[in-house]
Amino acid sequence: MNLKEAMNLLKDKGYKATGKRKDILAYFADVDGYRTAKDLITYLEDNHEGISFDTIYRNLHLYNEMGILETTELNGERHFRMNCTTHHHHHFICNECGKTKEIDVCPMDEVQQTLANYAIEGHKFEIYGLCPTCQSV
Amino acid sequence: MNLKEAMNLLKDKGYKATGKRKDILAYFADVDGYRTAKDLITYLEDNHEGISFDTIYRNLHLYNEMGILETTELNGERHFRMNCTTHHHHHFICNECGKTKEIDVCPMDEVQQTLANYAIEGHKFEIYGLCPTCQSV
DNA sequence: TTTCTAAATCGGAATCATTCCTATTTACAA
DNA sequence: TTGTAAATAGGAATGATTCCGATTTAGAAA
Repeated sequence: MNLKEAMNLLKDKGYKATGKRKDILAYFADVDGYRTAKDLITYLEDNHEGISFDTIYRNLHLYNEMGILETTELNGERHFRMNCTTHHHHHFICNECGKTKEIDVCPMDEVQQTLANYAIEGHKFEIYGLCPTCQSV
Repeated sequence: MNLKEAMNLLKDKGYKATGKRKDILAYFADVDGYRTAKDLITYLEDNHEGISFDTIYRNLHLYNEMGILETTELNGERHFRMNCTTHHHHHFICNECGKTKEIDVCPMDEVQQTLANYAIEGHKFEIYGLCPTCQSV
C-alpha cells in the first residue's frame, strides 16, 4: 500500500483528509518498518506543534481497521507498519531499527490436522534479530 | 516442570522457599495455561491477604529467568505458564480459557536460507482460537 | 463564497499494567 | 536463639494508552 492508495481509500470511505492524516501516512510510507506511536509523535511534532495523543492513537487504530496499517506488539509496546496487501506472509523484524523482511514460509498448512477440533482465529509467526545493516554498526 | 521439581530448583539456587512462592508455583502447576499477574493475585488473595504487586511480579520474573515459567504477550498483557522443558515446540492458545496445546511444527528450518545474512535472536509462532471445550459453551 | 454541521482535534485527566522505593518482616544459616 | 541477607508490604511513580468535554475544521450544501 502506498501513500496515494491510502489517501484515496480514506476519501472513498468518507473520512476527512486532514494534514495530520496525510503526514501520518507519509511517515509510514517512508520508513518501511515497525514504528511506535511515540516514534510517530516525535516525527509529527516538527510540523504539528501540540498534536495530541488522542489524534495519534485514533488515527493509528482507524488505519489499522481499514487495513492500511498492520500491527504487532513488541516489548509491551504496539508497533505499526504499512500493510503489504499483496499476499499472506510473515516478517523478520530487526530488533534495532524495526525494519522488516518478508518471510513467505507459513507453517499453518502443516498444523491444520493437529488442530482438527480447534477453531483457529489467528496466528502469529515472527522472527526477531538484527538485519545485515544493524549488525555492522 | 512440576511443583516439586520447581521447588527443588528454587532451593538449589539458594532462594528462600516462602509460602507465597510455593502457592504461586502450585497455581501454575494446576491451571495448565497462560495466566496474567492479575489472575494470580486473585487466586493468592484468598490465603494471603494484602499480598503486593511487587511480590507477584518479582517472583514471576524470577521464575521466568529460572526457566520455571515461560511467557508471552497477549492483548497488551504479559501471560505466564509452567514451562514445558521437554523439547522445542510452540503453542495453540485458547482465547477464552488460556489453555494451550503443543504444536510440534517449527517453521525455522525452512527459513534459515532466506535469512542468510540476518542474525536471528528469537522467534515466535503462536496460534490463537477456541479450544474444543470453549467452543461448546 | 459563505454557512453549517458532523468529524476531527486538543488538552488534560483517567486508566491499567508494571516498576520502583523504603521500611518492615522473615527464612534459615550459624 | 540470634543475626542477617532476602523477601515482602504498601504505596508512589512510570509509561503506554484511553477517555472526555470543549474547540476547531474539512468539506458538503446553499
